[in-house]
Amino acid sequence: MSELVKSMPEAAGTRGRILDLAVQIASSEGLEALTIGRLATELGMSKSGLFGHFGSKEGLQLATIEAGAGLFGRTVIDPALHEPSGKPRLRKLALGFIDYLESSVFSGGCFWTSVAAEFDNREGPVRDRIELHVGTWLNILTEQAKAAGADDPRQLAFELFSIGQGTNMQYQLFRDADLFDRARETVERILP
Amino acid sequence: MSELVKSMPEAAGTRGRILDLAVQIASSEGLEALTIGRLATELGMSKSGLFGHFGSKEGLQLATIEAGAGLFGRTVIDPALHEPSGKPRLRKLALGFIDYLESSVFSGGCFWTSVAAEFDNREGPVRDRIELHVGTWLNILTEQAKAAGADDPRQLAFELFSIGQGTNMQYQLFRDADLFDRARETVERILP
DNA sequence: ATTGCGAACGAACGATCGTTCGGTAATATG
DNA sequence: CATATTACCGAACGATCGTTCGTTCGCAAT
Repeated sequence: MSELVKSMPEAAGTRGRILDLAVQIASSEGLEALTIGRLATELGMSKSGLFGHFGSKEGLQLATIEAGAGLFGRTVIDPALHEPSGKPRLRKLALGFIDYLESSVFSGGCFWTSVAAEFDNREGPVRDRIELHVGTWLNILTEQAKAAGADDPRQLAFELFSIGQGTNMQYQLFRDADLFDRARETVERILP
Repeated sequence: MSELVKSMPEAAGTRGRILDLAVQIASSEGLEALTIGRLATELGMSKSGLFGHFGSKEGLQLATIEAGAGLFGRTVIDPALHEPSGKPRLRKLALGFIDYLESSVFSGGCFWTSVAAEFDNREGPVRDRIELHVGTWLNILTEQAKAAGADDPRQLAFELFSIGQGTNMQYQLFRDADLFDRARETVERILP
């Protein structure tokens, strides 16, 4: 791992504690396995007390997505903003993503992979938020690929994005730590 | 799409009809959304009648995975076996996978992506079967990369696998058909 | 001191989950 | 013809789901 990443969870308060757990469950078992009763039990509180913080199951799912987006942003994107725009920042984004997978910020691997696979064929606000956040990640990659002078920025972003997805799926299934170095090798090779 | 792919579903019989639907639901909403009551309703039969074919929910999930594996094999792997081992077969495998995504053999995109994301952090026979089938796919890619004379066959397989995963996730979320050509472009570039 | 409010609780609801059971009709086997 | 097997059904089960309700507690403002 190229650098120690501080991944502070959610802010304080009961709601924050709920979402810290929710985000881990969602990443490893999905947003439907994220049950109100289960959350309440594991946190030692009542279903109705927990429910009140979100108003509905969908409200809980949306809040979990925003919490996941916050943690992803603080872990992967924010550190890259300290690098100058262009190739250094793009490199930091791509390698930071691999570090994010390797350091298991989410116990279930990439948060977005889990929730997107579950909701990409449904409709409604949950799917919309997922699309927006993943779209933002992809847009940042594309912008920085452009700033880095890539011939086809969108193509480069596509490939960097894909390396991340492939690494995540293979690691989650096979637990082969060599994958992270393979991923870094590919990233270094395709950077402009 | 480089070729018309015949993707004959399951064999005849009630069990086959069940699994044809099960496989589509699993690919687009996951193996837990694959409910016995829902399947029975959509197929116009009773829960208990349907249940009898599989003995348990886990039995249904395992049967669905085998049915998905069969369809994947017939769609992606079998056609490539007509190409000579080495680069031609590897190329056919990689491009065939992209065709498989583009032609929506599974309504929810790549069958393995969906079920792996859902179960890769659990334990038990369902997870084991998924790992085995995806591992087989990866091994075939690695063997053919070796036969094609790649410097690092495992690395090439890793990259081809990743392109497929990235294409699937981006297409499922953004429905941008350009992605398939981007994927083919990358495949042609990294083949040895 | 009183009021108001947010947080949390326990109990209950209707719905759905996976599963079991007993029965019926059709088919195959002897 | 008798028998066993298979395919399917309807009814019911306990558990869990998301959700609603009324209540209680503690704290802050008036």
